[in-house]
Amino acid sequence: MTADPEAAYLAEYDPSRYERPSVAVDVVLLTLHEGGLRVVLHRRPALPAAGQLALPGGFLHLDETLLATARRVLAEKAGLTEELWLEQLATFDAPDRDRRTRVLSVAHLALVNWARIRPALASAEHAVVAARLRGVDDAGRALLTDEHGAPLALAFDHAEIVGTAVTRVRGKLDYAPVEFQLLGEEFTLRALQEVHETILGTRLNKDSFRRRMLDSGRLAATGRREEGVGHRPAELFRRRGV
Amino acid sequence: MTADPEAAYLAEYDPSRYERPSVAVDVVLLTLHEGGLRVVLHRRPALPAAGQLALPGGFLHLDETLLATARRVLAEKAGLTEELWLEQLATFDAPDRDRRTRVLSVAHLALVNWARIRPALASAEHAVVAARLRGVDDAGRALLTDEHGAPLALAFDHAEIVGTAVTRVRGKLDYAPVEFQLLGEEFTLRALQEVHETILGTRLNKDSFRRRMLDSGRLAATGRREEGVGHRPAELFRRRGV
DNA sequence: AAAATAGTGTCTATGAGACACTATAGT
DNA sequence: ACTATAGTGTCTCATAGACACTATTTT
Repeated sequence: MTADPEAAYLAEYDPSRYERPSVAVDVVLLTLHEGGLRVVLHRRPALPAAGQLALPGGFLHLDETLLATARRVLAEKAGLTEELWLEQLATFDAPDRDRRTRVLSVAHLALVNWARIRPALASAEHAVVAARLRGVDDAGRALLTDEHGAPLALAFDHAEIVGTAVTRVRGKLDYAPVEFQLLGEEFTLRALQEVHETILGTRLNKDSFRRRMLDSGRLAATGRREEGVGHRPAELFRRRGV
Repeated sequence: MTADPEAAYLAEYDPSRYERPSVAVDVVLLTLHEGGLRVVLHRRPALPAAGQLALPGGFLHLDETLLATARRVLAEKAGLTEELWLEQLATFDAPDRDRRTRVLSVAHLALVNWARIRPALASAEHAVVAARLRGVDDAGRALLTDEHGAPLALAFDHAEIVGTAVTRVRGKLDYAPVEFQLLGEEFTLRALQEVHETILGTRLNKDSFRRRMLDSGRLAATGRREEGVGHRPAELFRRRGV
């Protein structure tokens, strides 16, 4: 036995005396496909909200970090076992956001090159779709459509979570090199510009974009060029310094 | 009875079947005093970590939003009942960050003018201090000292939380008008510049700072001037719009 | 050769830093 | 009158947009 009051207190501490919320992790996985931003969703196979589209998500286990939960739900709900770039986004806490009980969601943001996840998405066992992201409305909710432009509704407050993710990515673009997560190893300056334009939803000036990127020191020229493009081929670049 | 499977599922849902973490809210309240950035701390009166300095914090109640919890802990732990500017910062989840049990902390950031909280801090019943913020180390932890420059240690992972808060405020400065929370209703351009310099920890160019601020449209001239300053008095401005 | 995009060079507009100069308070 | 800071005007430099022009590939 010890006379340390801190140790004695810890030994007697009973967390069940206090009310605790459930804590979930939802992942907004963004990618680029056919010139547009996409978000990976799955159709919920079970209650609650069965049959509705939702973000891959699941409850935190007590021996897991939030990032580990995020990686686990991507594997379980979307079949994605790739090592993806992931960061915490925000915690959503509206008391009525889940009808079961009080559930906080610590939303995470992930970015990935389409080619890296296409095989996993194609295997239909998880009923996963990559919905088109059409923008963010005045209330901060994402506007999503299917392949034909028909609006898609999301379960829970997931449209709000996706909206927050899009806003975050746009803001990060000019101080963090997030765009490289969406590209392959090698890319042309035009492809890099198209990534920026797609994320921002605006057109950028070609000349100053070239200068900014080349002057930034974040690009390393490979000396090789793209092939088979019907016009003068552009030089291929890699991200410099990981 | 209803045949709706969703309603039946919800009626039978038992959250206690799943393990849940405790969820706390910690508030990083920053202010400016004597030319330096300060963070409001209190000395913990009870176990765990009794006697150590910590952020005002407390457990989320299930009928509360996170912001409501943040306001409540500021009142309970620091005696601050003022209506403060508050926003969510990030959720801290290291499994060993609290020795009692798994505790997630949804940290919040608050900014306030020193004059608004000085009276509450002066009433010593909450053992509250405004520690000097000396910067952020390479690991992202805040460096704090007392009035005499002696380093202060914080309980739990609170130095990391404060470090994250400082980094966030610095980043917000050039796209959100956070600096006005730290000033009184009326202020001179010099005072505004000193707020920016204190937050950023750097010196700014006077001429271009003036131009930037006046051109930004965020300032409204009052036509009045400061008084009793021993030199030409500067014009007083207010924040425009809101 | 035509079409299409890559890539270079240069002019211009804008914003930041530097600095000189004038203005106005207290002492 | 002196000191200290407010505030204005202007020059220079760096960066972004605009545009003309050359280069290199496929068809």
